Amino acid sequence: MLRHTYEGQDCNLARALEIVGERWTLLIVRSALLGTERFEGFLDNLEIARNVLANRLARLVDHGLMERVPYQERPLRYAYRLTPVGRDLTRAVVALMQWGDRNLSRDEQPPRRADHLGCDGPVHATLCCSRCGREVRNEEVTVRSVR
Amino acid sequence: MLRHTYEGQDCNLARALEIVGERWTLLIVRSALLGTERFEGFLDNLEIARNVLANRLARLVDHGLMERVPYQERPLRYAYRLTPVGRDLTRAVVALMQWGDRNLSRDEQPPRRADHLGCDGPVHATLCCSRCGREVRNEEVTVRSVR
DNA sequence: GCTGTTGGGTTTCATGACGAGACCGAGATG
DNA sequence: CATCTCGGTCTCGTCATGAAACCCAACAGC
Repeated sequence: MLRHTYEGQDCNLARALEIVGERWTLLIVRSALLGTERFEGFLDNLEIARNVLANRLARLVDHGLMERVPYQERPLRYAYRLTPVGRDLTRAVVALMQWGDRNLSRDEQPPRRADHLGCDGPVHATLCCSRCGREVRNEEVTVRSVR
Repeated sequence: MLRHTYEGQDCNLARALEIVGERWTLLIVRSALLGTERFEGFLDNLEIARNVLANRLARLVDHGLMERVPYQERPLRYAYRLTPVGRDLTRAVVALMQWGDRNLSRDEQPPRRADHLGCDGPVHATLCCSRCGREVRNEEVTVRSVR
């Protein structure tokens, strides 16, 4: 939980970051996108403290990005699965990951890729103009306040 | 500065988050995309503490996302401008902001929009398949480890 | 020449989130 | 009956954060 909220902002980036901007949260989402479902699973592939993981998962469930479903009774055990809201972060996660690929990578081959199911081609994050339908480069975009 | 790095991860999302995942950093980038350039400017439109802002700007400059350029001598004053590396975060910022628009917004009209310069249509973040060229929905994408 | 203001910071200090590691409890396994 | 697995909670030290005070150089006004 963040100490001070961004609530004065009237900005959905700020609101998004209140949930997803905490340390570890986006890595948990990425792990879930890769298929991890269980508490110990997340512990194994992120080097996160157990208490922090418990806290983040609870917050993700509270905000509706994940759901906690029993995957067995006796002993009762839970899996954490992304909801459609959580899965909707794919664009943002891929965009950020590929920014890292382009600008921070030490080696040529990025360690993780997003692929198109079926066609199996590599997927990349882009900006697209809803009017003219074209792919838009960074320099061709402005961010504006509407209000 | 984060206390514990994500370095065991071999993941460019993790590396990206070490720079851009700190509290405030992405909001500073958004503010810069909206045109803010000066220290007092960032102070005005984010409710951030001065020391934290100084720290974040220094880190952004260190990592090459922003540059500190004098905009006047006598008295010497500096502006902070996004470099191409910083501007390359546009995709990710827009993706996250629009995730917020879709999933967290209280009102219909999102407070900020990305627009296509020239054509002036609204821009949205998408995933695009490099092979078949089509726009890819969230459910049609898998993230995979290559190594 | 004194006072105040503007811009861009640094210093000081408290507080609370984070991280490590121990502990816990229910059921399975040997 | 002891031990292991899974999914947590508890305790405690430490460090990043946030608020506020302070600093300094260059003016501007009187």
